[in-house]
Amino acid sequence: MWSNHINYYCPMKTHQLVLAWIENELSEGRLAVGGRLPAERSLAEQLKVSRTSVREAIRILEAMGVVRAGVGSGPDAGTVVISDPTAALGSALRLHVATQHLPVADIVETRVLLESWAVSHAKPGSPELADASRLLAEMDSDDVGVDAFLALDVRFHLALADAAGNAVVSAMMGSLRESITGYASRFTANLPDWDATAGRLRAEHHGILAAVQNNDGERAARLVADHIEGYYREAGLASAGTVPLRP
Amino acid sequence: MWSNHINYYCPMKTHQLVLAWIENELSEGRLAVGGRLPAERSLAEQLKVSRTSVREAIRILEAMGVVRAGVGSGPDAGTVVISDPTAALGSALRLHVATQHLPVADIVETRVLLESWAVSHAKPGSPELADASRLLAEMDSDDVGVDAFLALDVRFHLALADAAGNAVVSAMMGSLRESITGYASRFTANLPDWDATAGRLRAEHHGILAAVQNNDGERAARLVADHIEGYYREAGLASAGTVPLRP
DNA sequence: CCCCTCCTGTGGTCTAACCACACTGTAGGC
DNA sequence: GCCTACAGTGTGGTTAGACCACAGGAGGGG
Repeated sequence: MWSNHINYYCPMKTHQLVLAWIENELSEGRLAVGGRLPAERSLAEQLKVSRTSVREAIRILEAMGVVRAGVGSGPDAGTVVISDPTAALGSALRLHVATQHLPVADIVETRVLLESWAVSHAKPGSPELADASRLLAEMDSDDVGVDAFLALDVRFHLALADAAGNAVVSAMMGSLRESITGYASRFTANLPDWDATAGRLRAEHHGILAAVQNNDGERAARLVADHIEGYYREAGLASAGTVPLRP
Repeated sequence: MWSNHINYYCPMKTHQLVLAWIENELSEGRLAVGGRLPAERSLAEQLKVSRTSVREAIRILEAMGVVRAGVGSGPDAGTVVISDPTAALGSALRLHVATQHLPVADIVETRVLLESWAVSHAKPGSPELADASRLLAEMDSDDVGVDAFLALDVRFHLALADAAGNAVVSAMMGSLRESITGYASRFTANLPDWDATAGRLRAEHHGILAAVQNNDGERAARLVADHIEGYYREAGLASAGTVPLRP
């Protein structure tokens, strides 16, 4: 690389150069969601770096949910720009939970904070609430197993969060859920009586949705906070709920 | 790679294998913050993959703020495990803001939400508040320029957020700030009278800190919301403050 | 005892090659 | 004329091997 031989001070690593170039293209609007990056080999030649460095940059973008790499040829192939902030935040949070520097209790607390804000700001007529209602109907069916119920539960809560119309809150909510998915099954294993819990959760879900649809944001926020904290408390997460939402 | 020749179904890319291995080592506690990863060449041999794939995985972890790579030898060299969730969330948010799929207004709104929660849960005697107080004193000095003032402002708000003691909220606050740092200078350029604004910001800061120290969380939350929304409104971000914190 | 030098091990970068994949156009058979 | 089979082309995925800059440590010479 020329910068190592000529420049006296070039602290930027090669792949960061590529990263900066791509980010600039995005900011300037020359690259937009749905668009395709130049091929790795072309980009390497264009930026005068090796394909290795280009690939490292693309790998980072892929991990951040900014691009999706597809082999082959045709419209779906190549590296195309997407926008999946949830993926980025989710894997980041999951990794830091693994390092045990992000307590699970803090994640739950943050989830309560974000979700109660979301329901208190949800627009009663929004299509996301219709989705939530549909999901609730599915969960009421008797033949859903534990795993299916939990999957629907996740989608229900995400639909609620989406109804507030704040993309950042939605992404953070999704990532928080994703980061503790691994703990969810452990939690349910601790439950003394799943059928009773499921029944209670169903009832609480209906109550929350009703409050949102009645435009009673304050009540919805209180219900959703109790709902989440109650669940984790029952499942044995010691510190959940020790900090009330509104002091 | 053997999986390409023998296995019929191996959708996991090679670098993800490395990623999974490292994440597992973290979860199991065999790797902890401050510890060092095996050298890239050793890890490649151990996992039966190429060094390139190991490097791609490490690059992702580096971008996520999970490790820090250092050349040379000695105690500070090698790839050591750190934990900087703010970096991960920050660059992710910044990139998605660049794709224009995360509106800046949503970021500001989320910041108001998180920060008003944080001040209403801050412990009056916490050391972070002492830091905040010190920063405030520095900002009161007459000889601070605009840039220095803004830098201190960032640290003041982060100190406030840290005082709530929730690592996730702190990390998210920091990342939100980082993701819109590029816009901050543009905002200040729009201000009609910087000296007047700075004076008002100073007064509001003191008011917020006093409320927190008096354990009046509700007042602190209201003040901080007004503080942030007022600033962005004055700087010309149209949609800031259109959604009140407490309906 | 100190300083200088060489050695070793680390990450950083590059090159060249091969693979699997999926579309695309064309040549062939019907 | 139509359809099928196949080689061609371009994409990302992976690997091996080489070289570089860097920083500490071990050894010798002063």
